[in-house]
Amino acid sequence: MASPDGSPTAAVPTISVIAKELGVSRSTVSRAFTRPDLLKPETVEKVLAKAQTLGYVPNKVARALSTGQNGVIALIVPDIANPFFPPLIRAAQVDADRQDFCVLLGDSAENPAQESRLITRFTPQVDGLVLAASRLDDAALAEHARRRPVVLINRDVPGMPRVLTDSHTGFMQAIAHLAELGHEHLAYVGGPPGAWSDHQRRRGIAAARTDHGMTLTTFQAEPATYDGGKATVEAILASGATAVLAYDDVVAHGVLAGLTEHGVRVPEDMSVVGCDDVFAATTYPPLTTISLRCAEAGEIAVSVLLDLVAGRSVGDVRHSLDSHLIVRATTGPAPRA
Amino acid sequence: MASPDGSPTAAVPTISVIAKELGVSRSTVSRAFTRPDLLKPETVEKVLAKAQTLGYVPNKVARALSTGQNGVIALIVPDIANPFFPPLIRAAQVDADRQDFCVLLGDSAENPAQESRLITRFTPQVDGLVLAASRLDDAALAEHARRRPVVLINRDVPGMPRVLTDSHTGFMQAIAHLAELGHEHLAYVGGPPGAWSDHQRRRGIAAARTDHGMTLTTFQAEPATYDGGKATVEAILASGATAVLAYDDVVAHGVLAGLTEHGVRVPEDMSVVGCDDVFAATTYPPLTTISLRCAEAGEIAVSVLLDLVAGRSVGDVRHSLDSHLIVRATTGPAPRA
DNA sequence: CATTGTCATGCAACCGGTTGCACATCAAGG
DNA sequence: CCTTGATGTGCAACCGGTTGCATGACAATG
Repeated sequence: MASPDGSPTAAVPTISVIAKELGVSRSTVSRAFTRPDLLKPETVEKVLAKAQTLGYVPNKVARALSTGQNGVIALIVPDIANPFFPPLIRAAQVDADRQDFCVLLGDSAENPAQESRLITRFTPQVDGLVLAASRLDDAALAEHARRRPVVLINRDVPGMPRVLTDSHTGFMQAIAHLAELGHEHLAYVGGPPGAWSDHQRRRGIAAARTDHGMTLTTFQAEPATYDGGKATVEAILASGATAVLAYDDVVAHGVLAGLTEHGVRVPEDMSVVGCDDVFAATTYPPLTTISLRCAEAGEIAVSVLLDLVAGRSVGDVRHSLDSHLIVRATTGPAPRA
Repeated sequence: MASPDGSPTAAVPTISVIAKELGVSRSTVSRAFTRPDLLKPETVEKVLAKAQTLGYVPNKVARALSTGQNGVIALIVPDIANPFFPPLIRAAQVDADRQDFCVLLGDSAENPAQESRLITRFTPQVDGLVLAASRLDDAALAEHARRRPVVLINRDVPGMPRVLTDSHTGFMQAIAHLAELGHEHLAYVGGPPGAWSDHQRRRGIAAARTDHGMTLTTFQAEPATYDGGKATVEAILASGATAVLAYDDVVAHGVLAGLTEHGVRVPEDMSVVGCDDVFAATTYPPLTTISLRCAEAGEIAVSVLLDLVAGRSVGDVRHSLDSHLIVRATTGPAPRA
């Protein structure tokens, strides 16, 4: 019974309780969970049934102490509230859960020092870590990876397992799409300077637009948010661009807002393409954007990590997830100049 | 030394090693870290020095097993990707971290069975739990709370500590705002049937609109998502309402999309009000919405929980966080009929 | 019928700490 | 000089599991 102040008084059941109730030894109960093949099937069933009714669940901490396996992994992201990450986090959690692992979540606030601190704090109590869009330098990453298996998301460090959401195909398609609509002058509104994803986008766009003989002007959303995107609009209009490629959907929405404030209609006067596809299903107007399989990235990263933890994996892992353009309502024919 | 494949192999020193090297008992070493006041100062110094040279660090897992203090709390939400939760999750994580606690994250997929499973699984390895928008019934919640301190968010169970983002004030303001604009017939597009937040909104709206002598028709977004919201539009138009109050911002965006598809202009022909204020800073068009202090809810829940864990808290905790209307671009004067 | 092997289970040690209690030492008080 | 109390350490049990080894029961084999 709970005491009036809500502090718990009921004990969490342990193997000892089950063992006593059933008149078997603790080892038997333990084995019912870890090595059921060693027991008579009916014994296993008996134990599991009892565990069920008592609400017993093996204590990972205790297990960790004797086996050295914690059954916990850490996931560290730069900003939980950035809409790119929640689907990734969810997928990671669900996938880990499926393999009986728990997820410790950390938010580094885009801050390398904070990220390093979290990793150090988590390391002793986890079997491995997934670092999404890490802001640490290669050396620091390698150092942390010496203590526990580490899988990177959207960070390409040779020799470390990594999963990349590759925007290249998507941007190629986007630029082809815009070329077809008659656009000749593009603008790219870039994101965080150091980020792998921004590098990758710049390179991809630069390469693709030359294929179509288009002009490209590059801007920087500072910071890479709604407001940052909005602030670039004046410069974009001055550049004469008729189509904007944004670092991500958040920046794209900022650009949309800025354009509207300036009386520029989308898509009649200006086309806008986002990246990530994180808002499509939840906001209006439907944004033409590049879909980046971010949930899948989380899932794969966890799979790779758990393979590593179990000693199953081999070789240099570099998963590249391709992307594709999704045309919705924010792109249209280039305006007649 | 790390083995060639990068897996960590270095042996970690333990109290036993230090004890043997120093010719003292393990208890003495332990006490040098936990209760140095019980030891002769020079003994403490000797132990710490040895620990230093050996690179010893107390094993948290082992400590957790004997003390029952894990330094970990669990946070379970119905859907990590629902934009209401990420700010809450982040705030919770940051606040926990500040007090040296880690956060285990769980996603119940809006499923009571899954939620119960996660709680049971987490319970042995955490010091307490925060359950956001729990889908469990009161009895099940009470049962779980018997094992570990539990703090609820947006679930009002007397006797259990709870933090509520109260939409009442916000909806009062919204309805007053709409009344002032000349609206006489409202529509409410409701959310998940069992949810506390939906109940609360229905009651608040029903009360407020009678104060202004307005008509109210209620609809149900099934499911409570963008698509669900969009699907209600036809019925809303048939009802003759000139203003829509939505369960949350996601549903509101769905309604916006549906209205546009039907050629209904916002706000000229129809006003729309969201709830949660999770998109305002990241999407366009700026939605008139009700701001619920969701990040604060996460922060407060963690504070209360950690107070409880430390035995600091007393009494019946019921934190109600008020809300307010933020007028942006989706509400306007009622159209002349 | 004795022997051997297999199977299911129990015993007890162990993982790395914490902690109640007992014990030894020593100085102060009677 | 004996008692008392304080002080500093050690012993051993405990947290909740896991696991190598031993044991007992029983069936198959010679």
